[in-house]
Amino acid sequence: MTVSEHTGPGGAPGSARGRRPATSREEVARAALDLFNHQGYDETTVDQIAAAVGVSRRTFFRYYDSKRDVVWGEFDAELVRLEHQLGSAPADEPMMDVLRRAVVATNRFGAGELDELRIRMGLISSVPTLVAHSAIRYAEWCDVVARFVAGRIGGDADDLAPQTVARAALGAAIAAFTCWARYDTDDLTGEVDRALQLLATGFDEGSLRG
Amino acid sequence: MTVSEHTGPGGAPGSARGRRPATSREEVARAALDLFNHQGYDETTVDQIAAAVGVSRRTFFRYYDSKRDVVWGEFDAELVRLEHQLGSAPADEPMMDVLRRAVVATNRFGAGELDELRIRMGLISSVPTLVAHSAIRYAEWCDVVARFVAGRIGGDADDLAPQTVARAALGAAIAAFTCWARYDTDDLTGEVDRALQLLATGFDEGSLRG
DNA sequence: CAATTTATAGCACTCGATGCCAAAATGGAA
DNA sequence: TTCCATTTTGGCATCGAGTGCTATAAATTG
Repeated sequence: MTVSEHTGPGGAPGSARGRRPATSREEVARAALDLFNHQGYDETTVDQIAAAVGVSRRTFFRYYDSKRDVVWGEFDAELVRLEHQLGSAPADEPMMDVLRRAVVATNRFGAGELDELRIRMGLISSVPTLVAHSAIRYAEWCDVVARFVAGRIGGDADDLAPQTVARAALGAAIAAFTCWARYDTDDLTGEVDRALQLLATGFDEGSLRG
Repeated sequence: MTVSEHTGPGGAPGSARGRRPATSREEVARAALDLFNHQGYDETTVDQIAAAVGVSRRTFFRYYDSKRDVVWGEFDAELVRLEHQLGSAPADEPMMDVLRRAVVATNRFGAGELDELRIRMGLISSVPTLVAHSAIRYAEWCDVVARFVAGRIGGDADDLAPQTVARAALGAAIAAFTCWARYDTDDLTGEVDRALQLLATGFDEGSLRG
């Protein structure tokens, strides 16, 4: 009675040829986040993560390009969702409304995911190494928004106006996430919505005080 | 006829005791930027920079904490200027006007500095390692703005509103800088002013197209 | 059992960064 | 001049992240 079928830690029962993966991205992420959370990010070495999962150091780097990337999970997938949300909006809906709805929609998480998300965001917004690396990932997010804005107002995505809107929107979203991760408010989408609402008002002091 | 007086590459003729510094932050920065510009940032090792200035690798790290920091020059001084600009504005001037004026004012550079500044900004906005590190330095900038906003509208600098305004303003400023560094417009302050003007209008589509 | 495919382990190496200590260079005092 | 305090430098040893290369283990197919 052979196990077979390659349903190793990876899961996907697809092509079942060759040696089975010894672990999976998810398992590595769990072990790593656990270590980060208990003994700190900088104090955790890649060797420790690898050992915790039971693979070699070299194998860790086949699952994630860098130690930093572990914290970001499946961020790429979220970018795709954002791009789709922005692209499928009615053309007559105001640009900033579309943007706000899309950002809010892509940041709806189930109650089960929130705890881990808070750990991730806490790390991203507090550990210097990760704060730094966040700029790389957020730049991809910015590109998506800038292309959308350029499509709306005309011109190139690299022009001043689309870049300004995209980077400002990013700033608002990060502010919302950071505040949410730090305080105990459970309402992440609410924070995101508020931040982008403020942005769309041009930060008039009446709205800000309200 | 001894030289004495310690007017080594450092300049400051202050306390003239102990061994003279072999170089200065400015000299190191010049040599490093030159290498970065000609053979690329990642392709330049710290050993090469040190050798170009004629000091040991270990000494380089006494002038700059990291290879990345070289590109940022005297950024700390600019933060002080920004804080002062924001603090010394009349209390009845609208918040976003103060912010825009202050950011524009702290980014006025003489014609002689623009070439080097463009190299610096080009590197910061294009080399992944430096894009990443920029988040660290920009976070300090954000703190200054957030404290100013909190002072205006009340509440804590870590609250959602001040954080949102600060990070959005940062985004606008970065957009202006990046566009300026990439194109050949000589009008840096103009770009910054435009970006922050857009921000204050809430990105209404009329202004964006204009 | 052999061939093929896939994943892993391990080694060597580069590079940034840090801690530690000895040595060089300078001014001032005995 | 000689010795001392001070400051900076140089070199070494070390750590940790990340990469390229190669051999090997495990699995399916024929």
